[in-house]
Amino acid sequence: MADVTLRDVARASGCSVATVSRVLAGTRPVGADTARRVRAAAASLGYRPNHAARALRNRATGTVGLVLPQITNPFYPALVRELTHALHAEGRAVLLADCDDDPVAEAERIEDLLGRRVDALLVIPADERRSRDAVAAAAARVPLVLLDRRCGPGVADSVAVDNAAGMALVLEHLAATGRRRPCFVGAHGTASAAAERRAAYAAGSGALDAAAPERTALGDFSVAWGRAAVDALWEARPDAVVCANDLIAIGVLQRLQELGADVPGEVAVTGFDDIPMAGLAAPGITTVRQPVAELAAEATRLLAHRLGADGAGPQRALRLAPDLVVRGSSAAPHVRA
Amino acid sequence: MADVTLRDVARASGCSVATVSRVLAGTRPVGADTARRVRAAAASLGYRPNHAARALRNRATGTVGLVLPQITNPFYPALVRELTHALHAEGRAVLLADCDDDPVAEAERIEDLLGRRVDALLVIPADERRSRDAVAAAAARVPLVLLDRRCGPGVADSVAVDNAAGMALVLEHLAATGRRRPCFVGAHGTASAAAERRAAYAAGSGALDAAAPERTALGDFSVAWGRAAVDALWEARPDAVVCANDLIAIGVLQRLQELGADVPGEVAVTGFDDIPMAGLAAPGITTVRQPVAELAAEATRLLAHRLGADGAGPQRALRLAPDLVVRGSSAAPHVRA
DNA sequence: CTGAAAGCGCTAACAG
DNA sequence: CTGTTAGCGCTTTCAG
Repeated sequence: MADVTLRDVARASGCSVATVSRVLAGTRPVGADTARRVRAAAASLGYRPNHAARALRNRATGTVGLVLPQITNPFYPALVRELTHALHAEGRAVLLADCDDDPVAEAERIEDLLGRRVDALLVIPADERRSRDAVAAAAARVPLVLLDRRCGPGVADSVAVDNAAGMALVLEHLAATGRRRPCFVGAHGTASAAAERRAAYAAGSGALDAAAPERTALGDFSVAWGRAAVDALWEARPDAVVCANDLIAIGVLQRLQELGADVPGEVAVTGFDDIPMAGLAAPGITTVRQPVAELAAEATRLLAHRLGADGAGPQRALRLAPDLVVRGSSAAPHVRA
Repeated sequence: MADVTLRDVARASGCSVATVSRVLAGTRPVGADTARRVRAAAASLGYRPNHAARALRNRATGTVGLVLPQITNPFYPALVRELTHALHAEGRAVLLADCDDDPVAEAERIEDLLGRRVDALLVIPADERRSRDAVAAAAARVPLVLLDRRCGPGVADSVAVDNAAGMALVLEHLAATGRRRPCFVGAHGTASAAAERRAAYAAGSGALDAAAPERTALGDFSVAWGRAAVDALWEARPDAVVCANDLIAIGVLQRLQELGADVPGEVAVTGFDDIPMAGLAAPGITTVRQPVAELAAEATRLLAHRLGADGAGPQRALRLAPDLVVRGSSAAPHVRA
């Protein structure tokens, strides 16, 4: 089943390859009658354009690379879904690269994608600092948008959730439902999710209780750390545990329940991201829902802009406001009592 | 920053493009001295081969398409991770397509990938029946391996977990820990996960209790169904609820706990797949762990074989045996009593 | 409006 | 061992 080429279609429709190309690409006006003949011939032969040839000629592959730290991070599948859908809708294909949280592997994957002539790159950097060089080098060669995380200022366009706004929503909600002794279980590091959420808690929790900003424990973004943090913080008897992400919150909730604490009667627990597990815990975990579809839409819009004719312009850093999803883990204490 | 081509390297190293090509591709013997000069020139100019040109010439893009129903299905991220790693290790790139569980979208994505001249396709079909035509058509054009699910006999090579073996492990474990009144919460449909697990329960549970095969409720693979099923089955007071996947098991566990049942003291709960949430439930859910890394390795091996020189041979259907992961949800009753 | 022809960057005969 | 040459399939001047 030899592939059908433009020449075959040209022969079958009795005109030149140039004409066929013009008809099929709609590049230039073509006689209505010729056009019909060409289309008929193409259809009957089952012609399919060869993207490789097109890419060579046009210097554009219609492909974007999506580089992410770990597809198994439960927050990413939803993002990947929205991104691929948005890009497919524009006729682009997505080359996926998982880096296993390793900046070295990340640099290799980015190199490979550039070699494959992706038109643009969407990157969720693995590490705030160690991803920087590879990302900056790539951004010098193709349009690049940073997603979810950044890697230092001035590297590339970026789109992410407004972590401060999200944390503020949590604190407001806790205040409104009568909590007065919050504590925070966060993560070390300078990545935006860690640093910004930490800072927002520090800035906002003082309104509930002057000592609240100090009731903070830092570890990593894991269930195990959430469990461990409870053992450090519970003796201070907080009435709310604000967690930097949902995995931590799941660990916190589990450990509190093991210790016999009443959630939410005695203590509320909140997360961040709204991964699927957050809704499945019992009670469901109140959390900050990232606007995943919008993040994806904005990222692709930014890319499309950079790929367009007037793609110049200053670097952009976009922050999208999240929503609060209230579930059982933070139900007002008196409702339950 | 004009791209550096073979010609530039040839000029810089004082030899022909053919020679440069041979050095860089290692296709044919080349003088050691020339080779060194070429490599030096390539490095200093920052030469990067143009994959599009190569693809056009070689009629191979070094790319495989990965088509899956829903990346947000919690079992797939781990599989995608292993697949991309395995393929990257062979120097291939992965074009990802998410179909949103829609066979029509799936057919479109497959068409697009074929147009982009993927060398091969890895497909997790969305629907046993309605995916069949598109998959069969694609399989006629490029090597194609079906993963996790099949879509009718004789369509293409396939790799999947041995569902019957997994279910047998569960039943053996329940028998060994003294359970005698199991019931089954499964899913309708003819997809392998649904049908084979259902059949294996029907075949194996009779050994525990002659009436066991009849204590079966069928819905879909969701948490909501798991919850609903409990309301239908609990009055029969089974001492074990065997679920067709982990999502169902999570729903079952939640609902049982809400009804005040003691898990595992009074009733055991088991799942299938070992998605991350299974380990995070409280108690952890005993489940059948799919050999994800091996599934990915076998699938890529099969593809590599088909892409190789001697890629002919009969169609292959490979079944991999899973492991049982015992967690708290099925701890022996007397241990707890 | 249409055709002829020149490549995009690379590889593989085919000669030397 | 190395250079010359002819395309892979497509788009795009440039003529007509």
